[in-house]
Order: sequence, then structure tokens, then C-alpha cells
Amino acid sequence: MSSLLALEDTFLAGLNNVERRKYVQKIKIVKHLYVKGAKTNADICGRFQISAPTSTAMLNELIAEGLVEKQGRGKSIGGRKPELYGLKDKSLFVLSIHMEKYKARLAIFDNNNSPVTGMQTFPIEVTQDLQAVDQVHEQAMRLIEVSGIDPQKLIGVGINMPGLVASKEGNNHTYLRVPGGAESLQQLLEHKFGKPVYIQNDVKSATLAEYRFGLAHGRRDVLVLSMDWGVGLGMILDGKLRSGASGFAGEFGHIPLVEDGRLCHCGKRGCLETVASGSALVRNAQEGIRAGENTLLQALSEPEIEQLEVEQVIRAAHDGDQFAINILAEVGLNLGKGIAILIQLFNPELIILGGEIAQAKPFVLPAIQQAITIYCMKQLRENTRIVVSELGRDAMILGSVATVMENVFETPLDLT
Amino acid sequence: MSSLLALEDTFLAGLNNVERRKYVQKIKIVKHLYVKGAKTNADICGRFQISAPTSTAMLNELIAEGLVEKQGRGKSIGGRKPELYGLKDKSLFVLSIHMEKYKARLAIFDNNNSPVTGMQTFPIEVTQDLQAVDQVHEQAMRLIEVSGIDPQKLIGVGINMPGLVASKEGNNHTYLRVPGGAESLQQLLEHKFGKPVYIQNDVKSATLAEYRFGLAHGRRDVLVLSMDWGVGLGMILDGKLRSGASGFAGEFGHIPLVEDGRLCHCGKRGCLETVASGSALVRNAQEGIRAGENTLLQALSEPEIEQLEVEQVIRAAHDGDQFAINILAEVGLNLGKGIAILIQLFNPELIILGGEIAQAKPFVLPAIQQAITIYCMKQLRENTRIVVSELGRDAMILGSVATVMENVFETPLDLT
DNA sequence: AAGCACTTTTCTAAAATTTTAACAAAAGAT
DNA sequence: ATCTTTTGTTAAAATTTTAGAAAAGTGCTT
Repeated sequence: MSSLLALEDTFLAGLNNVERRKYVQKIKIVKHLYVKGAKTNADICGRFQISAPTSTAMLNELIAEGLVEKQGRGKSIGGRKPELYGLKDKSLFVLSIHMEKYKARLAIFDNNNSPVTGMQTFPIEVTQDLQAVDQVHEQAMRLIEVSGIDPQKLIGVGINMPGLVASKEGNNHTYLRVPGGAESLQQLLEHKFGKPVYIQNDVKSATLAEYRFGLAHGRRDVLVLSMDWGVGLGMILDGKLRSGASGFAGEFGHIPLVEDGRLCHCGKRGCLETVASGSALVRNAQEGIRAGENTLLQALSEPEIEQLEVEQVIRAAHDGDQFAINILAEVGLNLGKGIAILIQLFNPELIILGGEIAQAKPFVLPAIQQAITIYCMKQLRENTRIVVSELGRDAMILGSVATVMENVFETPLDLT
Repeated sequence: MSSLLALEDTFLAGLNNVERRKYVQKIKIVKHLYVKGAKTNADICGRFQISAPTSTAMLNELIAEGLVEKQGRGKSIGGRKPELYGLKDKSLFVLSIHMEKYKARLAIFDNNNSPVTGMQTFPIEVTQDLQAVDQVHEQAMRLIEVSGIDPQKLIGVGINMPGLVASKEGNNHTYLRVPGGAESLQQLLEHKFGKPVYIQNDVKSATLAEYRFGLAHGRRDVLVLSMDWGVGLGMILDGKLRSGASGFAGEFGHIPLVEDGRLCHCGKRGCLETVASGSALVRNAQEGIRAGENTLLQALSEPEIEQLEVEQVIRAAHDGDQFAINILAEVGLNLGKGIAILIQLFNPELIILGGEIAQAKPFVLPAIQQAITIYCMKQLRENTRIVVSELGRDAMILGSVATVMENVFETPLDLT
């Protein structure tokens, strides 16, 4: 077996204890190098509690397999300079797909998270049925072909999608429903692609990206909020992305926040999303415009009002529009009340705000902070920082790369 | 070194890789036997991916150290009957202490979680200062002496306490504050006892007990709610007790639930505790009695009303008192709204209700279920069962035993 | 600036440990 | 009663570690 990542169920079963342990150890080393970058032999010895000769032997095997290479020498700390071992560029590839309701983006990345193709964007419509899946698959196969990469080196496909995604089960419970009794959406995709496929909820995926490449890096308890049309939540708790029993954890947008509130599209009343989301912001703006509020947005025609976008309201605020600033602050206050609940329950060290709302930082952040001061206990509030994502839009597409890496390098043994 | 659990910082440092790995492996085996009960050699080989001779050798060492014994033979699955290896009764002891605001309970348990002393209860007052600590220590030392156990075999002390407990840091941020700059409360106690001491918040401790010995056993995502005077929350997520960045996660009682609500003792307004707790129940009862509601509780004199206990209201409900039933249902509805938030955020498979409220199950559970139906998304609601604790009051004292075992057997390496 | 003492890395071979293989004993299945 | 399966030992084989030595640095002293 020349490749480390055989990933076939039959492969592991055919190994004895020694071979399996070595395989697991090598995967752990590769994941370590992926997550932490190039490292010295000594570092690997220390981290995995193995001796230098064994560690060297395994690294040499990984070099022979073409996954690892020596990348110069590290800094001396008072002795001979150590050899640095790192993942070889372009030795593995991941196909990353991000599906939104009305468009999809895809790109291929290598094992050092560098894009090897440009980003492709095309329109789709994510509905209950599987039509969008076929479109995406077709485009993806074309991208793989055009990219010129060795298909053998493509180790997996990561797909973000909206809705209630049960990653482990491999199904989306909101959209893209597979016919009952048959294989899961994940299995269906794996057959189509002939590769391991991992599906994940969009916000959870972005959360993983923040953890690996963004402001959450190196932290152990972080919440990531994504506010666009709706509001989503992803959570890193004790250094891992947590998804709850069925994979649906983080349905923050639909917690009850307002007593006898407005009807939410989910069918319930007074959900957080009815007062703290892009759709709530736009609704408030539309109502204000129609009620004759003094605002720059009055310049819009009735059909333009109907088609109003979150971005336009934020732009108006940046242009000094007091009405837009007010409704953004109101959304911030409501969101802040929700965030206060999160802080009380999760005690995170950091909360990262992402999505469209990031553009409105100067208008919503003070309101959020104010709400937190009102609704949070001092000891909890003081230990939580709130920041705006630095990854921005990239979080999503990088997230599905991270999702693949996370799962591909997952060791088959988990003892608790 | 004859004992497995040396637990001195200097001990591990003095080991080389091989010795350390073996030590870790043996601890893992002991923890496995503790958590799962007696097991066969083959089971241990499979679980830890080691060969039969190595496994046998380690078990023999553990037998020699007096921790493990052969406990008869297991069932055959088509061949020779396997030898069962289990933890020897009374080979290790844990001192378990449960501190409430006005009383403390303590008892000594052995490594099979059997009490080896009766439960001792005595009055204390947990305040900002350390007075209660001295009282508890004194009583504890007396209990150890009276019990007649070999002090060498006492491996640790577990202490539950109310308040914001930062277990890792070793301090309580609400009560029992140590003078600034000095050692932590945990270190102070370790010096007093001359043993490893683990402090934990009472509800988190009970949660661990539910996980090890109660209805949460074998499940991976469980929330435990404890409702007495206040409301507390403990969470098992992905098979581990999670406490957030500073250890304060689970402050469920003080999430904002009511807009412009009543003033809470924490200083904020509209906290869940103001409408869904023992204190809210008693307050509602008192107000109703004084307003002349038609209830059995009218029989109480004014000083008795002032001293009203949760238990009395629940008893009245059991006696068919409609007023008591109504206010319990109201509390249930509010609690249910809070639980709906928890389900949306955590997606637990199980929620265990504990504390005094367990006694009022027939009156609050329907109301809770009703609130969940209103405020939860179908997909989340359907995957969550809500039950009442079967451990009851024992959860607390067993919890601090589990806390000690959890930490004592924790391997020093944790690679993520 | 050169030299010396001390570290750290890297490599190799002997020593120690762990595993596999082989086999006897024990139990169930036919 | 015989055959198959599983367990529990023991001895040979394989693997991993330790120890020792050389190589390659750093940093202090003169």
C-alpha cells in the first residue's frame, strides 16, 4: 500500500494491531503537520511520546510516500539546527463546495490550504429535491478535469449547505432530501464522486475555518455567529466543533426571544430571527420607508423597496443615515440579548461575528456590548471578547476544506 | 514505586517514555475497569490495541499492586471461559463532600462506589470567607479516623459547592474566596488534607453522577437541570462534562427570559430564576395566599407563610390543591420555555430534571412539554427526551466521588 | 576573533520490550 | 464423542527504545 490515505473500510480491517497502530500514528503525524505546519523530529517525538529513531523512520516512510518533505532547518535553541518536516505542496487535493440557496461556489485546494484553481460561481436553487446536487456534481467534475490535478490525489470533497445537516448520518433534514429508505445524501454523493464526501451545515463549516485559520485559532471555547438573511451559530467547545446528538445544535436563530412576537418563517412566534437578522433589518427598513421616515432610502421606488437588500441598509448607515443607524442598533440590541444567553450558557472566551453583519460593525457592536452589560453576569461577561471575523466570506469555502481534512485525518479509534 | 497512583508532579517527570507510556496505559485500564466494571483480557486487548501477553503482564502488575483481582470467569461465546479482571473492593477510597449553603454532608466511598461510612450531616454557613472550610476539614479528618481506612489508600477528596466554581483554576468565584495572590482554594485544601482535592460546582458534579451512574449513562449529549431554590445546569457534550473557558458555563438560571421582569438577586432583571425556580414558586405561593386565593395553604399563619418551603407547595399540589397545581404549572411553563432554548442550542438526546422539582413531576412535566412544543423546532424537539432523575439526592454526593475518579484517572497527555 | 564548554540533533548498534506464532487447555456445538 | 472455537501460556521473531558517539550549533571567555 503506497498511499497513506487508503480510506477504504476494507483496508483497516486487513491490518493487524501493529500495522494499524503505525497507520494511526502516521495519520496523526500528518494531521499534526497539517494543523501546526512544519515541525521538527524532536517536536513529534515529544508530542506523541515516541523515540527519535521510530519517529524518523515514520517520517522517512511519509517522505517515500510523497506526502512529507524536508523543508530546510529550524532555529537552533543552543545546539545543532533541526531538520524541519512539512507537508509537501500539492501532494493532496480537496474539492471544496459551498452551496447557498441560490448559488454555489467551488474551488480546489491543496493540502496546505492554497487554492489551485480559481473560484467558480454559478446559480443553483437549493430545494427539497436533488436537482441542485446534479448541477453541482457536473460543474465539479468539469473543474477537476480543467484543473489538471491527478484525480488519485484528490482525497475528498467537502460540501457546505444551508439547513439542518446531520453530518454523521449524512443527510440534510431541510433541503436535498433523498428518497426514504435509500442511501444517505452523503453516500449518494460518494458514489457520484467516487471519493469520500463530507457534508456540513454552512455556519458550522465556517466555524471550523475560524478555528483553523481565523481568530479562533489556538482557542478552546469559541462561538461563531453568522448573520445574513437568518442567524446561525457554530460552537467550538473544548477545542472541537460540537454538533449535538443529531447534528442540529446551534439553532440560535429560532430560540424564543420575544413574548407573543412576530410569526417566523419557521412557523413559531417571536424567534430571535424575527428581531435580529438580515431579514428583520430589511423588514424594519421597509416598514420605516413606507411609514415615511426621514431616510436616504426614501429615494427608492416601490419595486426597489420590495427588493431591498441588507447591504443597502448598511451602506446608508455608513453614509450617515440616522434611520438606518437606528434600526441597525435595534437589531444589535436584540442580537446582544441573544448573545447574552449564549455567554451565560457556554462561557466562551471569544465570540466571532461573521456574515453580512460584519460590514455593520460600528453600528451593531456597541449595541451588542450594551445588551451584554445588561443581561450578563459580570464574571461571565468579563471573560468574553467579541470580535468581527477577519476571514469574512472566505470562511465558508475554507471551512469545507477544513471539514474534509478534519474527517480524513480522523483516527478510527476514539476511546473515552 | 508500588502504588499506581503516585500522583506527584515529580513522579511523572522522573519517568522515561516507556515507563510513562506504561503508567498511562495502566491508568487507562484501571479507569476502564472503574467505568465499565470487570472485563476480560480480550476486551482490554481490543480496546487498547495491545497484544494478549502485554495486557496480561499489566493486569498481573495491577494485581500485584493490590488494585485489581480476578473475579471469576465470564460467559463463553463458543470456547473457553475467559477470566474476569475487576477492581478489588476497598483498595482505594475517596472522601466525598457536598457543601450546601447551610449544611454539609460527607461520606467515604471505595473504588466501586460503595459507601464505607455512613453519611455525616452537619450545619455550616457558606459565605465569602473560609470559615466553613475549616469546619468541613475538621469533620472530614474525624470521619477518616473513625472509618478506620488506611489513609494511604485515600486517593483524593471531592468537594461540591454552590457558586461559580473554576475547577481548573481551583477557586470559587462566589463563595469561599481565598485572600488575593495566595494559593488557590484547591491548593489550600490540598495542603490541609495532604491529598489531591477537586472542587466542583454542585450541579456539574450531579451531572457527572448522572453520566456515570444515572439515566445519562452511555449517552453522549445530555443536559442535567437541577431546580431547588435556584436553577442550575450541567452539560455532557460529546461524552464529557463541559464547563466553558473559565468553568462557569451553565448559568441557566440567569439568562434573560422576561422583558422588564422582576429584579433577580443577581442584580439583573427578568432572569429565568425570577419565574422558574423554587424561590419563584414560593414567592408566587406567598403572594397568592396573601391575596386570599382559595388554597390549603391559607391554613398557615403569617410567620409560617414567611418561612414557606418549596416542598410544602408541592405537597399541597399532591393533596389536590388547585392553586398549588396552577402555580407549579406556571413555573413549568416558564422552565419549559428556557428548556426550549437549551434544546435549540445544544440538541441533547436527553434532559434530566433533578432537585426538588423532581417531586412535582406530574404537575410540571406536562407544562414543560407544552412549552417545548410551542417554542422548539420539530426536528429538535422530536430527538429529545425529558426525564426525572432516578438518583435524586444521591446525585450530589456520588458526583463528587465521580469527580475525583475522573481527575485521578485522567491521563497526563491530551492530544487534540 | 578564536577557542572552549555546553547543547541539541542525528545516526547506529546493543538492549529491552512487544508481538506473533504455536500449542495446550477449556468449553460449546454438532 | 468429535470437532470447532476461544483462552492462556510460552518461545521465537519483530519492533522500539536506550545509550553512545559524531556532527553541528550557540554562547561565553579571553
